[in-house]
Amino acid sequence: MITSLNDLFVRTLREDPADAFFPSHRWLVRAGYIRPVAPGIYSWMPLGLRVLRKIEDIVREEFDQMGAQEVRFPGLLPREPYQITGRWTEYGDNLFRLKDRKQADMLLGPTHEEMFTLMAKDVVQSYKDLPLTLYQIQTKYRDEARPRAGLLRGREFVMKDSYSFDMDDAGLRASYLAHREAYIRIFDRLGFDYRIVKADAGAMGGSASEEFLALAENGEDTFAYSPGGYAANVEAVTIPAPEPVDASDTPAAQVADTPDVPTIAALVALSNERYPRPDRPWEASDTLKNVVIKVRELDGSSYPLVIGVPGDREVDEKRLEVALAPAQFEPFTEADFAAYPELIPGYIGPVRGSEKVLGEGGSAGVKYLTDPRVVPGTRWVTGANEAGKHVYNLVAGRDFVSDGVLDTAEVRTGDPSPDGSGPLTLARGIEIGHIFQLGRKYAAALDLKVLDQNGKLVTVTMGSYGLGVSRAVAAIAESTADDKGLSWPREVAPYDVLVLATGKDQAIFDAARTLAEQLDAANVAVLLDDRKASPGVKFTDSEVLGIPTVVVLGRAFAAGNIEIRDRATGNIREVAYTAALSEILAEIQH
RNA sequence: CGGGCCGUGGCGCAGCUUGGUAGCGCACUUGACUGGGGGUCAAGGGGUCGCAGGUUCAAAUCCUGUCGGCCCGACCA
Repeated sequence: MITSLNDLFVRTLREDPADAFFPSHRWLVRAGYIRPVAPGIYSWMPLGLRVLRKIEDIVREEFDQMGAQEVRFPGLLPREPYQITGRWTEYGDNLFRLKDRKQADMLLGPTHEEMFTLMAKDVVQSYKDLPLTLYQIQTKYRDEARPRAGLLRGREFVMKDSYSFDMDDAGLRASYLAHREAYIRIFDRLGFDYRIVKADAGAMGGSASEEFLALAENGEDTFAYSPGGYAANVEAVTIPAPEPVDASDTPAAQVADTPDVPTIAALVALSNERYPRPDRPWEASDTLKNVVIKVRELDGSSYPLVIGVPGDREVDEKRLEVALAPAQFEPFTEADFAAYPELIPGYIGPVRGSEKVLGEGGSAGVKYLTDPRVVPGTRWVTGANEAGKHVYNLVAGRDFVSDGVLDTAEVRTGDPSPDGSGPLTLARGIEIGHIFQLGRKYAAALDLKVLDQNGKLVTVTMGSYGLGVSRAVAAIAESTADDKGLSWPREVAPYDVLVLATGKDQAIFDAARTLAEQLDAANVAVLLDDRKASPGVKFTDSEVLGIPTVVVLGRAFAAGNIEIRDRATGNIREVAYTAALSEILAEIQH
């Protein structure tokens, strides 16, 4: 049966929803594809659901093709498996927790490594059962601190998650590569402009991992790439440490008065005024900025940490989060400063005169980690741990030693790349896929072992692979929507063709319906707009809805012609009604 | 966790300062006109003003509490 816009359960909105800032969010709501239910939680309406399903089907096709088998787990899960792997605790506030009537702890699954591992354990007995890849397309729950941007970061979302099980590392690599290829095919079919970047494994654990980022100016993830092909999420960028510097000529460290310099800029200005360098002016990068934070361990305990970074750089919170994981960090409050009188805001440094303050054995008893750029021999201007005083010519290795390296300073365009091929460039993207070589973390924790050819028990090695299906809907919308509305690529469009009748001539409406029926018979997903509405409303709606091909029967019909419009390009061509069917079929072939 | 802003028909908003019959635009219904870019006119339907308590003859409006939403921040030494 032909679906008419008269009957379709949809209502386009004339105005933007007040809380939507991202194009994908705005248009998906305005075009009646989704509706907000609660922050980060959306309902799917018929058009949206059709797009979601099409993406699911593409994922299924490619996964079935690669030999993966589809299963389905519940979203509602018991605590125990997650307790065993530690993630009941590690996931923290991001985990939706609830109790059943017997007061047993339950959770809504954020991802299913544990459950897949346990299912494999029930079935897999020996090497003959491996390799094995299982997948599901299912709703996930994560209680995000700040859901936003509609479907791009929700608290409930649809994800394809899959898991590979192998006997050894070589097998894992093969499974990982097979997934990588499948992802490439899927994202190519979905029409994404994307990059594969090195990623941090985060709370998932394991070693190698890569992210698939759809290029998007307002994407949440920033990645860096080099001319030589290196590409990594900024969270995973490792800064190459410079060579140590010969400091034998550097004068002795000297404490100097620097009153009222709450910022690095003020410190640099004052230094150039009062203590000019003979060779060149002082710059922010000559200073060593010491940032205090409070590290919160999983067990709830906390300790202060000072991070020394070049003064022209900020500590990147995301990089810090990743570097400290699974521990978290909090700002150092006034009360915290009160508990550590050695730490004077604005004047913190590793030493006071010749006396060690930070680091192991320091008088403040505070752990001190420094940026990789703080190599032996580098000289710095930094706080002297005394109000109104900084110390000059403080040389790393000679005058102070930190407790270790912490690479958390912001990454910038122009920074040297780890592969040595030239400067890094930064760009942004939306994470649409993430693949991990997990290794044996979950198999070991949950005791997934199989017999090898020699009859010996071997712990299985696993990979875990996520693909955001509902996020992909938004990410596609994000990159294809224009100022008129959505504009779907054919592969995912809810309908292939919208047949639109204008005017009041019943013959036109009859012809439109006939054409729609012919298209339907030719297996084309067709939507008919035969509403008794003004043409402006219909044209506008056709653009808001984003159906790739719009066929208009109206003015030109008197001469026996129809229009075929391409939503994406705006191209319009007129063809004879008698040739309409074949012309449209030809149009939607490519 | 802190700060700011906001909760009024399905959507977007005004009204609150100065308490007195709850409004506007869109959407929706009916009719007429119109019929290639959200058209015009007329008549309609639809709201416990987030929730609870208080002040008052009277509360969307003032007070207290509470719940929820949006944005920003969290160190920059």
